[in-house]
Amino acid sequence: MSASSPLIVLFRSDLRLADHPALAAAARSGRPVIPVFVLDTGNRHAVPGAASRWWLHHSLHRLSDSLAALGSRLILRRGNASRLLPELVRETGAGAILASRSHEPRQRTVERLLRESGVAVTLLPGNHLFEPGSVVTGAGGPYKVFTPFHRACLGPPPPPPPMPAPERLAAPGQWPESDDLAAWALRPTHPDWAGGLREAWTPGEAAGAVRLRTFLDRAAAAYDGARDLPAEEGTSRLSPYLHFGEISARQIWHAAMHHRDADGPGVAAFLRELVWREFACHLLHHFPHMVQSPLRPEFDAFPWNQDEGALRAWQRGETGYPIVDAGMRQLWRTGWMHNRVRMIAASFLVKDLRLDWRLGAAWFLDTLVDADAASNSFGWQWVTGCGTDAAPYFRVFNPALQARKFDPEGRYIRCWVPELGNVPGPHVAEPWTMTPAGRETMGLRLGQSYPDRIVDHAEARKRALAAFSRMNDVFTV
DNA sequence: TGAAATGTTGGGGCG
DNA sequence: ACGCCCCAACATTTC
Repeated sequence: MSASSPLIVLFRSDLRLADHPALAAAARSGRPVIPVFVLDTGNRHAVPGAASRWWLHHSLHRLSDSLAALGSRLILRRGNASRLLPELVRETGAGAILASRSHEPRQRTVERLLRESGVAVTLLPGNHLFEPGSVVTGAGGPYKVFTPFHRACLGPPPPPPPMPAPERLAAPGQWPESDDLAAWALRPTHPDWAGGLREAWTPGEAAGAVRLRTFLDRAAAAYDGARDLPAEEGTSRLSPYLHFGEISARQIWHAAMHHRDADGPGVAAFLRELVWREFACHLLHHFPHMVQSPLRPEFDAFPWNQDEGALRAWQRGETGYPIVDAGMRQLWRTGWMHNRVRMIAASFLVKDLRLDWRLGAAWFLDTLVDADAASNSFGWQWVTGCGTDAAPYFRVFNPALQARKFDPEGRYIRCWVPELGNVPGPHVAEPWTMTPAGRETMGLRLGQSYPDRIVDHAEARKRALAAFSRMNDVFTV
C-alpha cells in the first residue's frame, strides 16, 4: 500500500458528515477518499425492514448530494458485504477501510470476515456516547442493571464533544462504478404505501438537525411530564435519525447540555433516555444473541401460544382495545409509534395474547423507521420480563387504564381509530362499557364498525400470571 | 416505566 | 351521646 493510496470510508448506520470520526480521519489524512455504502444481502438479519428501506433510500440520496457538494461521491454496491468489499479494495487499490464502530452483530461479523480476508479495517468511534464495552463495573464486567449503568455514564469523563464536517474530500484518480440508487427499489411501488411516511418524516442529516433544534426549543423543558402523553408532541422523534446515524448521540448530548433548560428536569429525563439507548447498545455488544434469545434462559421453555389470527389482529390494529389499535395503526401508517404506546401494545402481545415476543420484535423491525437491533430487542425483552433489569413477569399493563391515564381526553385514540370519533370522553378507552343503547346512538356496532375485544383483559391477565409464575416455579425448584 | 387485592382509617349516617 | 356500619380514600401487600 502506498502512502497516497485511497481510503475507503464505509458508511453503515452513520449517514452524516458532521461528527463522523472515520470520515474526519480520512479527510485529515489528505489521501483520496472513496465513500461507499453497501446494501448487505449476505445475511437475512442484515436486510432492513420495509419502512427502514424507505427511509434508507432518502437518506442515501441526501448523503450522496452532501458528498457531491464536497467534490466527492457516494459509491453504492449491493451484495454480500464480506465478499464484495475485498473485491472493491482490490479494484480501487485502497489501503484500508475506515468505518464507525458498531454494536450490531451482523456489522461486527462483516468486520471480522474482512480482516480474515486480509483487508485492513480501522474502526473509529461510532454513534455512541461511550464506546460499547467501555462502561464496565468495578469488577470489569458489563452492567446488567440500568441505574448503576446510568450513574457510571453521568460520572467523568463526559462524552467527547462533536466534531465538524470535513470541508473537502480528496477525490481518487478514478471513481469505481456505482449502482443506481433507484434500481435498488428501496421504495414501495405496488402499492405505494409510503404516503403516511412522507407526511410524517423528512429523512436526512439536515432534517435531523432541525428536529433536534425544534425539540430543544419547544418540548425539552416539559419532556419529563409530556413524553408519556401520546397525543402531545412531547417526545423528540429523533429515533430514526439516531438509528441511521443522521445525527450522533454526542451531538444530541452536547446540544442538550448547552440548552437554556439544561439544568431542568425535562433535559435530565431526556438525557436519561439517551442513556437507555446506550444501555441497549452496550448489552447487545456483550450479548449479541439477545436479538433472538432471551437473556434469562428459563424463558426458552415458555409455552407461547400459536395463533395466527390473534397475531394478525394485533398487527392490523384490530384487537378491540382502542389504545393498542391506535398505536398499531400509527405504526403502520407513519412508521413510528409513541414509546408509551409501544409498551402497552407490546405488553398486550406478550401478556394478554401470550404470543412470542420475537413475533412482535420482527413486526416492529419491519414497520418502524427507527427499527434498531439493540433498542428493539432490549425493549421487547424488557416488556416480556426475560431481559436483564426487566419488568417482573407480573407487571401486566391494563390497556383501558393506561389509555385513561395517558390519553385522558382520548385525542390520540380518536386520531388513529376514527370509528370511535363520536364516542364520548371516558368511554373511548373502553367502548364495551357503554350501554348497547348508548353505542347505538354513537353509530358504534362492536364486532362490525369496530372489532370486539379478541380477549377479555381480566381473564387474559390471570392466565398470563398463571403461565409466567409456573415457568418461574419450574425453574427455581 | 403496573394493577389488583387486601388492609387501614376516618367521617358521617343512623338507630 | 354513643356505638355500629358503610364506604370512600389512602396505604400496603401480592401477583
